[in-house]
Amino acid sequence: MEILVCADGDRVQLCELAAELTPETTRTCTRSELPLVMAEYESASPRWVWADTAALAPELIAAGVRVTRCLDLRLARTILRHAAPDQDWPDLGWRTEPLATTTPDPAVPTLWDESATTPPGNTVADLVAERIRQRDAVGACSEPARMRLLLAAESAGALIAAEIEADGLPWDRSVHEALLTEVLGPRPRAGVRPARLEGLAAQIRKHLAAPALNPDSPVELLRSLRRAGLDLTTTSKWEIARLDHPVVGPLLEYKKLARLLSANGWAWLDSWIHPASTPQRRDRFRPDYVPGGVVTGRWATSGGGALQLPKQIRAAVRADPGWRLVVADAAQIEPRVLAAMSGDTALATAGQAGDLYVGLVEAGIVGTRAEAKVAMLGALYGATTGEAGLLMPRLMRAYPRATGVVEQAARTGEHGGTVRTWLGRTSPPPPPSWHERQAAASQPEATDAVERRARQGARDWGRFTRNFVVQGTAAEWALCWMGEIRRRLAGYGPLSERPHLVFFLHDEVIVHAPQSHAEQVADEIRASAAEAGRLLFGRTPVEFPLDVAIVENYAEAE
DNA sequence: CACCCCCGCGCG
DNA sequence: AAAGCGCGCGGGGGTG
Repeated sequence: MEILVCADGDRVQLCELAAELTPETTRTCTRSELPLVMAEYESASPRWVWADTAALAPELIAAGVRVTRCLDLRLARTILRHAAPDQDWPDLGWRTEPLATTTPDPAVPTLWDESATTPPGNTVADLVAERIRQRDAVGACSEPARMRLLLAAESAGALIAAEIEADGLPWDRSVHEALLTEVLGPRPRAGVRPARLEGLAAQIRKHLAAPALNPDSPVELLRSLRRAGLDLTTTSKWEIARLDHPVVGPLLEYKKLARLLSANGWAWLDSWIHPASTPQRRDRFRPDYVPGGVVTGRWATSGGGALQLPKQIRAAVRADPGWRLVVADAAQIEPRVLAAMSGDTALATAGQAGDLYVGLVEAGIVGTRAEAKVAMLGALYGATTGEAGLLMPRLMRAYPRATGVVEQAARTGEHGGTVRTWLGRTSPPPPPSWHERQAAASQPEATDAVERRARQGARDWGRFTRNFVVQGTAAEWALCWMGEIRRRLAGYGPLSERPHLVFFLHDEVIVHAPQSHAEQVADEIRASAAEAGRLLFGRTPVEFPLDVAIVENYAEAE
């Protein structure tokens, strides 16, 4: 059963859809009544169909309602529009941009007020029409069943993102603050450098004989470094690390600490760490995930930087007392996904050693694990030079099917074509400027420089499409993995004692679980990985092993 | 002051 | 200048 939810201001309409998507009974309630009304229906596990999970789920979750499944028409539309660009997709006025980082002040009028108060595509009839349009678009896909799985997984992801934001990642503020004070010195007044940074800045100025230098300014820093006789073109740390000069040590240290201060310092703590709801719990970091925010299907974030949480501060991620963090990451997910989608049994076999890179060494393809990794990443990213470029031919000889898939994707992209992930997410076409550049190169009067730029542009786009098929399919696997984890954990009793997802990082999850359930949860996560493989690829020799750690704080999981 | 781009670096 | 993909974020520095 599907139930459409159409929210317009304070009025909500619920409409059951029959098998052929014909609207049947419609029920109206207020927004505040919605969670209770939905809870009534939820025992029958309907599929809730709505325009935008992110707009509706937070208030449902706050009211204690966690639905089993939904279809997010906005996310589905984005995928289907690219899959079926020739179909008619009338403008519904739906946001395609990520949510704003901060809640806008309603007193301040904005350009979007008009569209925000009267969304044009948000009547029951609009939603029903869109649901039918999407069903037809799915039917026209070359692999409708895969597309249906993708839309279900994407929608489950939207629910998970909303739940993670509501539940939050348990955070120990005092651990974080102690770490900041230890390496930076005591918290200074706003706008003042912490003592340790100021000390390093003084050393840098002395070594470079530049008394007024602001080391935060790359322009000033580069000028001072060059004036000191150092041959540099940028101030990046890998270039500085090569120099032989007394300034190197303090400068690299300064950069590291300045980064910590600006990205995850006291200001970040103040704006992103929310106080505990009860004394028995820790504080919470509430990441603002944006499902489908990356073209490949990966999640993005909007504020908070959850996808860049540095290893340096992971000790501050601490389970509540009596609870544990079950940290799981998928080992070499991209090559494994490539093995599965290409049907490369030789690569699948290499992955059965546990560590796929070790498997490559044991198969005699390369000499060391490090070489295996460089070669494989080179194949996935399109390396042409350096060590990866040299190792590539061996990989292509050993795994022609797997490498053939990414090579073919690259050729398609170089010619301006689009490629698809395993479940059917389509890459964006190159922009008009790309075509203009190609066209310019085919003119008879085209100069060498014009031709070179066109060739460069073609190769660049080829590397993008090459990586798209693998990164995108890995993202699909991860969505299915998480969806399955969520489904299994839903049976673990009342919300307050239930293990729940608290973090996601492309190929890694953290589940916050009562200590007594941690081992069992680890098993559920492993079983979910295997299930994700089956959901996507059916029977496949490819294994999807995980590294799982049950820890008190995230840093222990390394 | 708001806005935008670049740089550099964090993550996978 | 990270050889080779995808991102977000903060600070500097320029522009209107």
